[in-house]
Amino acid sequence: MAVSPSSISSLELTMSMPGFSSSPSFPSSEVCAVKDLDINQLPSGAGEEEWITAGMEDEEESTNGGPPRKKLRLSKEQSRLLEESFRQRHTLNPRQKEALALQLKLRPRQVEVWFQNRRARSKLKQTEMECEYLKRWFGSLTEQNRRLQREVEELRALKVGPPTVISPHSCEPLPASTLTMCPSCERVTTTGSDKGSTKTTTTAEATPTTAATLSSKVGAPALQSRQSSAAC
DNA sequence: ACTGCGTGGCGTATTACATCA
DNA sequence: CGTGATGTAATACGCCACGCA
Repeated sequence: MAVSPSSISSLELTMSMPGFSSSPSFPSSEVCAVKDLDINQLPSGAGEEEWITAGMEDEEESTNGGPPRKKLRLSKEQSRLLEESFRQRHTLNPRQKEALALQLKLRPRQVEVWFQNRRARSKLKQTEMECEYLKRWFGSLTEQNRRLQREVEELRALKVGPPTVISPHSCEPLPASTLTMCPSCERVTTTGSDKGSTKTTTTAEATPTTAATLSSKVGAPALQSRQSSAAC
């Protein structure tokens, strides 16, 4: 079960900046007026039903200091517009923020907070997906490791009665069946008793998709260098 | 050119509240 | 109806970049 990296990056929303055409130009005085609104003050024109008081009937300063914390539930339309805006860009410049706030009948601060939280959620989701992906990778590698271990055991079991084989390098006698591993490419090479026959297994060959996916996804420098030295 | 300061934006952790099973 | 889990708006705080004197 290979998870392609695209499935993760697909979470990344496009960051193209087509320009915020809907942003009107504000007179500076108007912008200031919006900016100076109190965070917990009801924006003019906002639907009263969208504001929920936190069980404190007193909307003014509470006795323990600080105003009662109200929590706004964004309407579906507001959420939809914010999401749409977030798809276009993950951050807003002040003008875009103002425009969006005006459009949504929210305070700029609320729009800003929404984008902050949205970015955080997005990142969290991506992290979770990556975590899931790495878990699967780990499972796949574990399974692969198990298989290779079994293979090694099997090959070791084949090692019966060692007739002498002359090493081509050192010209010295070698056991007929030996397992060697190339340090650079980690190919496991067995020289069996049937002279000249070799069996080679590489991790990359075992699960090509996984290896390719991993190296591209996680960077996996070790894997990449391993594959590049496949000429060995 | 360097430095200190104020400001604004952002990321992150946390809190507080609403909603639902 | 009370309660715990979950989602999310809002807050707090620290860091960084930038402009300015």
